[in-house]
Amino acid sequence: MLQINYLRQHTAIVKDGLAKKNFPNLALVDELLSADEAIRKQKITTETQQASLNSASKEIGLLMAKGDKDAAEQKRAEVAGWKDDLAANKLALQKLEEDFTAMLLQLPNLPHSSVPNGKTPEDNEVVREGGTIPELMPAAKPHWELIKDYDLIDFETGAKIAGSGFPLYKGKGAKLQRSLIQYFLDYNTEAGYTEYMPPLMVNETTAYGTGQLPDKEGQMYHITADGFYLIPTAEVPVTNIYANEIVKDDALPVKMTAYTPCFRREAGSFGSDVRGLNRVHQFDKVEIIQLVHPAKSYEVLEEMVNHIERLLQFLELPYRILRLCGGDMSFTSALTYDFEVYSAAQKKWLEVSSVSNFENYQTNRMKIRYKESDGKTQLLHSLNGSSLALPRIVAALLENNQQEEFISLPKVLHSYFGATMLEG
RNA sequence: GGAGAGUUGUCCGAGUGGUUGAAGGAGCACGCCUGGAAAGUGUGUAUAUGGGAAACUGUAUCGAGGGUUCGAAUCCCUCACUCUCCGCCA
Repeated sequence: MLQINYLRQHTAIVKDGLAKKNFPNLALVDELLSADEAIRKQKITTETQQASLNSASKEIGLLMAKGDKDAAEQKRAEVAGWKDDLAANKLALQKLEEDFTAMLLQLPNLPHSSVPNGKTPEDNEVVREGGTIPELMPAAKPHWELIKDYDLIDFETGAKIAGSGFPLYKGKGAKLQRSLIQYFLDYNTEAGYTEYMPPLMVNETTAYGTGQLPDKEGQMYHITADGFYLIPTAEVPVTNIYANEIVKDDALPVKMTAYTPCFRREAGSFGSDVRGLNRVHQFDKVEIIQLVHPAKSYEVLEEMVNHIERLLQFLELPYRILRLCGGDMSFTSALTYDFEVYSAAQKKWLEVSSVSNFENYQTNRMKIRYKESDGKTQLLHSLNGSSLALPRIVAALLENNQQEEFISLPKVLHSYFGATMLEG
């Protein structure tokens, strides 16, 4: 969440930023500022009262120690009357603070200056493209047909076991998943990321920390009996590893990677883009996450973009990198690059990775800090990116590499998969 | 699931109602000592937030949240977590 000090000092910048993100309720900023004012006033009243109560209590203690019972008794009688008033003030303060926090949580992160103006995906800016779009044979098929032909995934049985959108990977289809996960993790750890295997369920506090709560409950599966949420991405448990910590200098930058299944309800999504692997409720993803010094976060963002770009090059997939416009960015992000690969049989671009700098929006919620050389504690910046989400990568690999009798695989996967191609 | 024991600062650890934000030790930082280092020795060393130009100072925090009290790390309640034993189990 945003920091109130920043709102106080840079009100105009905040409003401009919110406008760029198409935030509709700019008046909220002024409401917040006056609520903040009211809190501080109330605090002074309440704490002054508390201070006199505290010092009176101390006096009573001293009188008792001296054995002056009468004086202590007299003081106690005097002080007892203060309590109701103080309690009322405390309650009022608490209410003010709760309302304030609820409002502050409604404000999204501010966009970086390089974020393009715009409202819809059409306004995103193509930063660069790479790879070559293959010329497919006339009889080329979309991946959901190839999946059937080569018996890689059984969607029907997955639906029988759980529901639609829960793929049942099978045989070489399952092995391909495992090979990709293994390759991605190796690629990340070689670049200095530490591998984690986190819990796949998180509690409410953790979901709140990365910004899934409040507000996005509907997108996560909720285990109501125990109060857990199934993770929608490894970002949630892994970023929270450092929640409420002051990270030591020599631990920076923190570079973490994790493979996890991701669970998404995708409530309300419909239409043609849900076919095959394009949109599912459970999918595999390898994530990279960094916690870095604020001065370095944009440099690190570029480094992460390059890291993922190389991965797509190794996979020999045609890709493009987009800088998302203000209206298409996520609530918590300050700058996001999306990676899309071209799925040659569907003839469309599929999002396979999203790399974002959250600056201190997440770390402010989680209180992930470091100590400045002058001894002051400051918030770190958090970043993350998918490297990569599997389903659409698989879709593109299958479609783009299909031949009459087989589907070839990129060289990097040969040793992991134990073969150079998929055969029917 | 049942029974019991715990949770205190960076770490260890004392503390069962009154100057306790918290003894003592370790660690760390700075200084003294030393040719240099070690040892020794002195000082300092939590977080958040309000007020203040600053010096400084108020408030809160001893797993979390409530309660009793003039006053709670200490008493009561609820919850979470850790450990031990039993049960169940991959």
